[in-house]
Amino acid sequence: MNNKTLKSAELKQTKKRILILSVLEKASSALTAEEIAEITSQDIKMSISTIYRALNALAEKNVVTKTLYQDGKTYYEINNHTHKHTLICTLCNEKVPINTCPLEALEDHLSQETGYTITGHSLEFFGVCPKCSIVKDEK
Amino acid sequence: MNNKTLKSAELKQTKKRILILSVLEKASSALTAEEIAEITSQDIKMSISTIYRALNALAEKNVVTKTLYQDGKTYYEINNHTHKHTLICTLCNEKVPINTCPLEALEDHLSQETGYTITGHSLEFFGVCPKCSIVKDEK
DNA sequence: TTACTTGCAAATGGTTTGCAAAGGG
DNA sequence: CCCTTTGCAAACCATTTGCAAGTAA
Repeated sequence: MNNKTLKSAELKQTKKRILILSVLEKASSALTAEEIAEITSQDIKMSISTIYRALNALAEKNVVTKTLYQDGKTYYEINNHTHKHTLICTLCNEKVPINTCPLEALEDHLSQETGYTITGHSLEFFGVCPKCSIVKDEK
Repeated sequence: MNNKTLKSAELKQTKKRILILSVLEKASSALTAEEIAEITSQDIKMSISTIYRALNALAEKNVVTKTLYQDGKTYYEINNHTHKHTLICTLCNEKVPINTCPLEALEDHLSQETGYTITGHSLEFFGVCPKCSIVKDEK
């Protein structure tokens, strides 16, 4: 599938790009370039700038999405063209995917009110996961 | 008012901090440290690191909020303890404040489903403002 | 063959920090 | 007077870029 993806994105198929894509496909949440580097290092040695360049190329072709989180890092994930957001534990950094997005109705409303053509949004939730919540109480 | 704010935040009142606060109070949307530097430079010369330190101190005391936007810059605004989000034109960078936030219901739901204590969220909308939309069509 | 891809090291840009001097309570 | 705040320059950290060498089509 990755070779098709790369071909249709008009990008050359290289071992490294194929591997990066397969890592993103297996991931259950968005990953940083650094995390991808760590995972891929078991299979192929590649420079971090190669990873950034591959991810940027893929993001430009809309194969992956690119989002800057509040931790200052950019996260990448396969663009399945469905709306997804994430809930992040501010203590242990665990990430839970969220499948509903209640913002389309608001976007319509906003569009009418401001005259803007709304092209997208970014949304992140923060909280404390049950495990960290227990650890915290014990202190 | 700013002297009271600083006093209750247990921060020393200095000309620079008072000026930064007054700029934030007059602002109609969130500002970056750089923007604050530009505005304040007409009144007082101060180093950019002073601005960052003042903003961080104020953010720690919850006098201002601190949010990293998708443009990679951190924006600061007076924390009025009401929920606010922003709609940003991806072409001219104009920012429109949004007063409704439909996420509380979703947060309750999420909390039940995941066991997380939800402490907050960050949300940004992107679009093209009416003016830029016209310019774009003319091309 | 020819343009695209990669590695490396250096550059970038926003933000933070160490240290010594200045200033508020 | 003591502790906080400030200026300056250097450090930081994630990400990008220039250039020369390697590789897919």
